[in-house]
Formats: sequence, structure tokens, C-alpha cells
Amino acid sequence: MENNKKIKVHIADDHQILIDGIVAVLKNEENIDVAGHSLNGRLVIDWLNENKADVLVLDINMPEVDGLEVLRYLKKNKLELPTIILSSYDDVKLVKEVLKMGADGFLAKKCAGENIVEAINSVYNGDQYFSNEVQKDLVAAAVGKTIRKKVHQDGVFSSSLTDRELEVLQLISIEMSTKEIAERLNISTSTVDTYRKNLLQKTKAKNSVGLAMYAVRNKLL
Amino acid sequence: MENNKKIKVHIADDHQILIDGIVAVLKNEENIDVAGHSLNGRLVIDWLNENKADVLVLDINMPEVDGLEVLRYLKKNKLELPTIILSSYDDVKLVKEVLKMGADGFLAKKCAGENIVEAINSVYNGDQYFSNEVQKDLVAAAVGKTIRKKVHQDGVFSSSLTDRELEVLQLISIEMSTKEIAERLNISTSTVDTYRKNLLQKTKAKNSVGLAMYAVRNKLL
DNA sequence: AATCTTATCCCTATTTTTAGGGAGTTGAAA
DNA sequence: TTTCAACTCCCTAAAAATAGGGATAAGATT
Repeated sequence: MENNKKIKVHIADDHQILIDGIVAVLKNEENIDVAGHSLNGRLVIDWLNENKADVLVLDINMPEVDGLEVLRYLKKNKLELPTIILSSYDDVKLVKEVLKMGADGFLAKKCAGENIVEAINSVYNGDQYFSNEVQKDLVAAAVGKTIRKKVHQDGVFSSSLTDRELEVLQLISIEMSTKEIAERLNISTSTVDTYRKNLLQKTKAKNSVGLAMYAVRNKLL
Repeated sequence: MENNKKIKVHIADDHQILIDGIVAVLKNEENIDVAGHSLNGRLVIDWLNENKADVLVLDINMPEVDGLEVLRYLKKNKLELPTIILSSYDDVKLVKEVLKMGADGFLAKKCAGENIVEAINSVYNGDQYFSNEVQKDLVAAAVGKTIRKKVHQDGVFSSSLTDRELEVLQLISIEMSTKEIAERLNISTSTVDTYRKNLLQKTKAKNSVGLAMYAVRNKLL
């Protein structure tokens, strides 16, 4: 019952309805206290400057300042705050990206509200938490429970995209042709072709549209 | 208090958490009864074949069968079911598209849960309901309260894209090639090519990536 | 009755993308 | 010092997309 024993949670999502839902679910939990909630990343950072949370539940897609930027901010300022990513997609590629950026959990929105309780308790205790399907995929990727270590030790999960590849991906996403990209980057079209091939392989996209959609999904633009 | 006076609502959204939130909000309303809920469009249609709802609250982005397809189904089967579109974005273009397809309300998810009560009552009474910002934009587009009539009378709001074009656009956006689309729609590749040309012209996109990005921007997926 | 929209299909030709392959340089890490 | 990742470039060939053009049938609208 004591307040100082409760896990203080901050929830960030641009959908008020979803926040309401999570709050409703967490209201039944005695050891969890929703200390605050924000509708975008800017508000999260502002809030964290004034208050303290034990766990952050963070949506990726938010206006103005999105979840990835909040993660970057936390990392840069060496704020060790257990963070669970809320996502509409249980995209393995996105999981990898956010893990690399310091997130500790990944919860697909389509998961029932009850899982969020588990997730919060897990990351609060220093563990990691992943949605079912995500976890399956991760396991399929031949990794056990030491995911974080893997990530930080040998970069198994680090985003497969190099700087240059990302650059090319971004230019593809703004409707540039190979020739245009080559001119823009002052490299030959052959080189751009190589990046295209690597991108298609790494993102498992079928064509340029798939590359652009990958960029959209993973907020790479 | 009588059950037969309650408005039977069916909620469709692929995020369980969001459904939980809406159910929690509607639980406090005496004249509204959440008769059912579904995680994708296929389940909505299945449910409607077995049950009756007075109002449908429908998310656009759902796996397998999305909200737009449900709207198409309702239209094709002449099912007059007041429908409120739940969307992550209050994109005017999307509003136009769904209005054209027979929706009666448009609620941005970022709106507080209370608005949904108003929205449900409105469409149940034959009126239309729109989120604040959407409404503003619609007014700005020089239209008053006879939106539906306008839509059905002179197509002021009809998107420049025809049904078939939209269909092709969506298939392009999921990385399908012209040949694949032709097979899926049982038309010739020449026809698909024609739609591609028209789409490129209408959306002012430079290539398929541009088309996909247009679809993303306008939430046509 | 004449017009317009939508959906359908075809032809030609060029440009772009995709799919294989290989290969050299550089800089950083082991 | 060797190894490795990243960046760069090239060759060949097939598949796909883009850019013009035109055409017909069904339906609704004027």
C-alpha cells in the first residue's frame, strides 16, 4: 500500500484512448502507479525533467518528437530508465533498431492489456520483455535469453543498415531514381545499384516500394 | 434501463488495448451496449452475419481485411449500418475516401474517449460526426453541414481516385508487381499498366515509390 | 441523343530496376 | 599483421516500370 513501493510508470502515446485503456488496466495493479502520461515525445522529455519514473512505456509513432528521439535523448543524457516500446507492428527489424537504441521491452499493441503488467514488472527488475510473436522471431534468429548482451557485445542485432545504405534508402524513399541518387552522392550508378541490392536483401523487401515502406515503418525518414 | 433500448455497438480495432479502453469508457454509458468486438475486418463481417449491431466503430488499419474492405462489403450488401471510422490521423483526404465509401463518422484516435460517446449517439440518430480538427478542415473546404448530400450528389468530396485505382494503389503499396496485381484482380497486365499511369498522373508521383508514399501520407492502406 | 466516367484492353519503345557474379581500397579492430 | 566491414566500381542479362498513343463497352448524367 505504501506509495514508495509502487513502480512509477510514465506512459507516452499520441492516442488518448489508448492511454485511457492502459491506465484502466493498470489501475487494478497495486504495485504500479501511473505517475504521468504524455501525448508526444517532447512532453515526455519535459516531464522527465521535472519528475521521476521507474519505467517508461513509449510509443514509437508520435507527432513532433517520436519515440526513437526520446530513446536517443535518454541515451545521450545517460538516463537509465527501463523503457518498453509500444508498437503497432511486431516487426523484427524495428525490434532490432530500438534494442540497439537502449529499449528494454517491446510490446505489440495488439497484445492484450494484461501483458503490459508483466512487461512493466519485467523491465523494472532489469529483465527484458517481448511480445509473443516478436519473441518467437527473435528465438528463430537463434538467440536465447541473453538478448541484451548479444546486442551490446557483438552487435548481432544492430541494425544491418550502414550509414551509406541508409542514405540511399532515404533518397529512394523520396522518389529518386538510381541515376539521380548517383549524381546527388557523387558516386557511380553501379555503386547505387550495389546499395539497392544490399538493401533489398537486408530488409527482405521485394522492390523499391518495399524499401520505402520499410523506411516508413522504421521511421528512417 | 431496458436492454432493447440500448444502442448495440460493435468495435473493430486490431489493438486489444484500444478496444479495452473504449469498452471501459462505454461501460459508464447506460444507453450504449458493446455487443461485440473484433480484431480484424474478417471477424467483423463474420460477426455481422450472426449478430446485429446498431453502430459500427471501425478502425482502418487492420490486418487481413481492413476497414475499407468492411465498408465495401457493407455497401455491396446494402447493409445500412451507421459506421464511425477510427483513425490514427485526421487526414482530410482519408475522410473524403471513407465518406465516399459510406462511413458516417470520423474519429481521430487522439481524441479523448468521451467523444466516442457523442459520435455513437450522433450516427445512431442519422447524423454525422467528425473529430474537431477534421471538421475544421472540412469547413475550410467550403462545406457546411450537408456533407453527406454533397458527397452523394455531386461528388465534391470524391477522391480523384476511382475505386479500382485505389485498389491497385493498395496492391502496389504491398510490394506487388504489375503481373501479380493483374492475377489478383483477374484483369490483364495492360489494364494494371493503365491504372499505374493514371495513378502517377493523378498523384503527381514520379514512380511506384511515390505512389506508395502517397498512400501512406493519405492513409489509404 | 449526346456526353462523360469508369473499367477494360492493346501496341511500341525506352528507361529503370532487379539478380547474379566479381573485385579493389581503406580504415578500424582483433 | 591479418581480418573484416564498409564503400566503391564493373559486367551481363532478365524483368519490370514508365511514357506515348489509341480503343471499346457499360452506365450514369445531362
